[in-house]
Amino acid sequence: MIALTDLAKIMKALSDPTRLHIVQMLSTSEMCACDILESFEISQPTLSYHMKNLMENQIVTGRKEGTWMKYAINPTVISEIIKYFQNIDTSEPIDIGCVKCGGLD
Amino acid sequence: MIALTDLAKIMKALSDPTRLHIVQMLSTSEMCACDILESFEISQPTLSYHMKNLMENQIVTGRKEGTWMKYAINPTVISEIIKYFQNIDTSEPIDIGCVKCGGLD
DNA sequence: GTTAAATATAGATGGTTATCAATATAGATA
DNA sequence: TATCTATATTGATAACCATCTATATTTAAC
Repeated sequence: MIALTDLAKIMKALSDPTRLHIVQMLSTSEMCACDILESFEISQPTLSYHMKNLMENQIVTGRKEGTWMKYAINPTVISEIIKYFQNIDTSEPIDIGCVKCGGLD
Repeated sequence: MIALTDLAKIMKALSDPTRLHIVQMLSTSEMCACDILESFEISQPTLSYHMKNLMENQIVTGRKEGTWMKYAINPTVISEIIKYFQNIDTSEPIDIGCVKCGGLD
């Protein structure tokens, strides 16, 4: 199971609307930076900053092809996210009680 | 399907390690603020700030019971998160091409 | 080797966030 | 009513983040 601190970093990476949108775009195909850039109203350095962030958090992979940078989703991380939340979703409630205010009631 | 901007806000709420930990704790049972507080090295106002954030983003629900505040997970949001990432995970790659740099490879 | 194109890095900046101490509010009980 | 307990709000602050412009790097083509 992925560590909580790692997942928090991944969540932070995905908390920016631009980055989340990029991930969604990459879910259907590998894309080069120049094509991604055209979908947004941001500068080239800003996109580069976002892609670096996504790569540092293992959310996307990048490979150089000539002068182009081709980005793709890392499906492993997406699976880890799904697994983590499935685990939360299926956790059976346990009445662990409360020192001061009693159990679940 | 949940809107991208809404999901980004939820991701942001879950990007803080403390809040993510709280969500994990709540996955097994409803808890009062005082009990949650004991698990962390943060002040009471800071916890209150985090719980407000989680509630505003529909990630947890809160109900007052006397002076205590009892928090619980909102399973609907967790399901939405899972659904969103499952959709990304299962997206079939399509060669949409690239104006400047050609197809997928 | 110069030039052009794609991407990355550096530096600056306004906005946001997590945190705390201090205080306020609300509810229970003596 | 006075007081204690649990939680919320306020105000301040240091750290972080997304963005830009300007510049550097890398690669291909001429």
